[in-house]
Amino acid sequence: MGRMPTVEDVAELAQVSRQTVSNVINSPEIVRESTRTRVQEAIDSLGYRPHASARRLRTRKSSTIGVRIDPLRDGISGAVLDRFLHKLAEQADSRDLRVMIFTARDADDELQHVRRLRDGSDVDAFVLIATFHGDPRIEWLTENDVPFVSFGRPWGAELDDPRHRWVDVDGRAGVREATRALQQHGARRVAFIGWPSPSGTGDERRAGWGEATSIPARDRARYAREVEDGVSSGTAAAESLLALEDAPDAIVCASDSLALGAMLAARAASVPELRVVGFDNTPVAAAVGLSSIDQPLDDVVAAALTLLFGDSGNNVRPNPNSNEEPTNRLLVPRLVERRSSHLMPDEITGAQSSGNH
Amino acid sequence: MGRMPTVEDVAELAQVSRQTVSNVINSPEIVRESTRTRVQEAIDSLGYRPHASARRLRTRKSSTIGVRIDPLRDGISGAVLDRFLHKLAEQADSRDLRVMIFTARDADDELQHVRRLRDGSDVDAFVLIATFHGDPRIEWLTENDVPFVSFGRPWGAELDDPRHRWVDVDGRAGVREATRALQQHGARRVAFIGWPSPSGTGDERRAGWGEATSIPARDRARYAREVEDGVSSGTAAAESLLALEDAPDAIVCASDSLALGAMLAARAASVPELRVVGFDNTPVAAAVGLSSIDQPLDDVVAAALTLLFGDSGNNVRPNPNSNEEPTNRLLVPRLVERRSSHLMPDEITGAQSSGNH
DNA sequence: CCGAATAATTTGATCGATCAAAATTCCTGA
DNA sequence: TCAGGAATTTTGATCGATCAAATTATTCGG
Repeated sequence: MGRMPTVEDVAELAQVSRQTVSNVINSPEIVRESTRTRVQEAIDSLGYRPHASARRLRTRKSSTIGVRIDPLRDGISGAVLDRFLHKLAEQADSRDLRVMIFTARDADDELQHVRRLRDGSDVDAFVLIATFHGDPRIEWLTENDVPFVSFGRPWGAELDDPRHRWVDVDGRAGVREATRALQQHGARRVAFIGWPSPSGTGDERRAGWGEATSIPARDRARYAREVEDGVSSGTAAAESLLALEDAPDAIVCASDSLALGAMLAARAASVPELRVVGFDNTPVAAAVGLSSIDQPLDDVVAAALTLLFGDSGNNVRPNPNSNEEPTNRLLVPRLVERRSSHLMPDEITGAQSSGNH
Repeated sequence: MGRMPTVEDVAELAQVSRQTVSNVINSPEIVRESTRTRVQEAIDSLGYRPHASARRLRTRKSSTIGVRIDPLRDGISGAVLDRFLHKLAEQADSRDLRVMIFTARDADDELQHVRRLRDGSDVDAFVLIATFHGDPRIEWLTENDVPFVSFGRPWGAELDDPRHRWVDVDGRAGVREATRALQQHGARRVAFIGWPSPSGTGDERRAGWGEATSIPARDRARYAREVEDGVSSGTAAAESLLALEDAPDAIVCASDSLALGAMLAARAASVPELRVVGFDNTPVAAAVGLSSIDQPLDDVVAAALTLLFGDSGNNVRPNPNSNEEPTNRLLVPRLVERRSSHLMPDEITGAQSSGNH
């Protein structure tokens, strides 16, 4: 494999100077049309491609974003982050941004990596996924002026701190909508299975249920369960709900894992008419016909990139941003209805099983 | 945030030349000890970090590997690639390699990206995941001398072509072991649910079952099903197997999705004693107590990196490699046993439910 | 048809590191 | 004590691009 052509080679072939070649690539509008096409032809004929590192060295920007992918991935729900990552790679590409991944054992380790990648000018900005209560990363990153955006609110901290750009999905609204939908479909007692408090995300989802369920406030505790995420804990929780005197006829869950568990419990207990709704709309949910609350990941990613880089391009916007625009976005999820949230008759009559929002 | 320190700054502080600083970092053994510590102290005190792009420009290597993450991720099994990706990032890090991800619509689009990333010296080598029959990427990459390693055999092509480095897991051996284990646990008729032929991976897995099942050859077709991957098709296939006159008492599946479907079918049909084994040992399998064949991803990744970069370091080994060492590795998976593959009595007597291989 | 203003192109310097080779220092043994 | 060779350190050039400023070409009004 011979040497790759450089600007110099292109310049020579097109009978112009290196800078003009560079201009054709970076600011075509300032080059005369006739020259531009000539240079472009030279570029094409040589198969020239700018050397990424040379460019990054000179421009002092890597046009690369870093993302930590963590090992945990408990249960099915990791799939959301997975989809997020995919969308991120996709949309980054259209802005000519690269995505670099790395792993870390914990938040501190993650910060080590962040520092290394940033100091080495390997990446310009970071995307944090899954923020949590008292997340040390957020403080460190803001203090150290590392550009970043998080998918997840700053739980427990100032929501509108302009130095922290974040995007999140309004789980409360999602669960509220799901609960109402179930009730409109005829459910009389909608229960909830979620995670132990305190859990920012989990508490919000439960709050959404509390706002919409028709169960009187004083009885709500009896109809809510707090368990670790997972299929088997979902099953256990659902069993205990089904054992209640006035058993619920529908359950909204904080995750598809829990919901899948609940479905299994319903089948095992021969209560197929129990309606279940999950959260995250994972592939598994689609596969088993589980209704689920879908996070608009396309929008989440688009918003995240916009907060970091503006409407287009790949220059990191200075932080704090101009006090005009908000530095965060809260997006609304939508319920995807499938068999699991409908009455059996629906299924029998062959009603469509998805998307009729 | 002030300007980052450079070799020059460190050199000045340590009273040496830039090159010595560079040597301390890249070839410490050639620097006198006293000088080395002095320089190291300067590095530490300034928090110096070599500028990645400058280094890449000079050394003409990016120390970066590219991986395509694809959008499909049908069913649960995407989780394997997910874990693979995670391990890859982890082990790459210990060799001081970076991992860059990108997406593509199809194989051709993927090659476009590959070309762009390679020509721009963005990445040195690629990792291909999920090879398939007549995979156009393999030919293109070898023809164009792009260093790569694939997780997956060159289905339908020369296995020992030294220009193609690959790692794969012997699914046939895995399914064979699982089938035998089921029979040792007392199963009399072990059936199989897999994917439609031709599917390299799927056909191998089915062959493993064929080699081990005690069902006579002439009856085997009746006890095997070929369906698209997915929970619901697993359920359907299992139902049809359970409807057989001499219904199987155990089923080995080509994926956890199918296996999960089979478990659901068993519960629905009130045949809880049906033993099921899946493939990939996904988190879902662990969650629902499904026995599954586990791919040794740590070893897969280690082997892949070794094939590309040798035992250590991050210099791409020239291809074809010296005719001494093999350019591929076939690894053996192992069965992780959980409740789903045991007789009910086991469960009742409280036997441990996992890992007692 | 000329000179000012504008457009287009080119030149020289630079980003931050490493390579290759030269220069210096340090040892060793006669 | 000193030559010769090894060990250590320094110097000059370079990787491939873009920035900033200088130069040349073009356009336009009077």
